[in-house]
Amino acid sequence: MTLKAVRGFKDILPDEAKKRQRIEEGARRVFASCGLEEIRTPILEKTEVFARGIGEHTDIVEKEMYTFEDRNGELLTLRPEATAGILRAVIEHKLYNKAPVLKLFTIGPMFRHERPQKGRLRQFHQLNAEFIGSSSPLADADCIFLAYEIVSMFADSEDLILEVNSLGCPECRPLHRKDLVLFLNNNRDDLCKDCKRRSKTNPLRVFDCKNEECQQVLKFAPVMKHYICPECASHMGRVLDALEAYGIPFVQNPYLVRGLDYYKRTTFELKARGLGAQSTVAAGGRYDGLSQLLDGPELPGVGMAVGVERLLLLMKDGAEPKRSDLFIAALGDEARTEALYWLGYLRRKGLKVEYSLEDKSLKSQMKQADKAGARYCLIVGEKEMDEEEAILRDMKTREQETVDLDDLPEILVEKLKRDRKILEGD
RNA sequence: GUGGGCGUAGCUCAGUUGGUUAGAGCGUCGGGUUGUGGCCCCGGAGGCCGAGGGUUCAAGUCCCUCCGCUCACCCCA
Repeated sequence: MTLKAVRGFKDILPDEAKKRQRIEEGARRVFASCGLEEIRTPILEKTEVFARGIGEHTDIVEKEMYTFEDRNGELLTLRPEATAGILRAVIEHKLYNKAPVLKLFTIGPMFRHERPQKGRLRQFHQLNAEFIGSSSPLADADCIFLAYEIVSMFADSEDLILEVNSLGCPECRPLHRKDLVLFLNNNRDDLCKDCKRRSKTNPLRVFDCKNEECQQVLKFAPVMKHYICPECASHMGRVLDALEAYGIPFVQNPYLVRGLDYYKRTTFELKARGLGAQSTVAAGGRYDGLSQLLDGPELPGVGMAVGVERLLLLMKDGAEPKRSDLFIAALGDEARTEALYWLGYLRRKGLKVEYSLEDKSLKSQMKQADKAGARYCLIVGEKEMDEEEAILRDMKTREQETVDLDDLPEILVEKLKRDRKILEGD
């Protein structure tokens, strides 16, 4: 077989690239409207950044990272998520001294060695936002606002469900965890194999179990709600109030858990119908304390990520038709040379002008003009060259007129201006 | 890592109980006015039928192995 792209890595072909551009442009508008600035960090980081940031015992770090030694024997990793790298950059450049609160976004590829399936690739792309330096619940709400706004630009809001939860803090979370582990151990015999394993590795995950019997048992399990400290409770309350004020519908899900160790307090997932098993299109949460894990100062933070591929899955397809202002059909070498002059001239004026790279018959050039979605077609042959004129054809009305070559720019600009208001600066 | 489904032109797919030169639609290119697009008509190019092995006089069709894609578990955006 011929060479193929690596498993889980996909080529983004022109039609899809167009959709992604729309997503990115939309996201940038929303980010800007909330006052975020762009940051771009390297795709490659020292493995340590993720091992310490995300947590040694998470699935991501234990078995999903693209990690390798470079030629100097240094352990490097293709970023599996954005937050750890951004925080590393913030700490390294002491950005936190520039402003009390940093509002940053980034857009780019992430890498995780998982088994590909619907909505899950090994190279995937995220729209990422981070509020660093604020412990205000309003920052949490703004993050959720961003996720919700961006996703609902492209997806039917009927299909969206926002789930919110608080994981508590280092004060109250351990109490719940301890009791939960105790409970799970006492009911060990009634749990499925996976839950037995989970109760050791990541006890909160048992709540995700789809097994009926496990769910029966879990009905009586200790719930975080009863352990949450007053500070965390009030924080959560203020986040929810802010969401109400923003007019964003949500449900509370006390069992919502995150896969990364660094999350504290607020956590959320925006789920969508129609995505299959990977139903989360955006997610995020608060990560106070992550900075210290990376040797930084105490810096509270909250962030979110939108999965671009999953958003793509939610978008109605329907490629927009091609459009261009003019197609120049030239016949003969002399006419071609003349065409190049006009091509350069009109393109520099900002018009979209196309022509045939190959020496083709007029008929086939006309077909090409049609496919290019040309509004007008300029026909220049030997006859026209001799008279220093050309035929300008309106592709919509099929009307043609003979124009003097020197008048061509004015005539075209006039016509196109009338058509649409494309050419302000002219 | 584990399981299910599927691999036939660029794309979507037909291919009868194994039987001779493997088909269609769309797309692509050309022709129907030796200088005029869309619709229509005609024609061309394009397939080691995922790869390797086996059964058979005969394999796209049956069997085995591998590879790939896909969905799900797991996990997550």
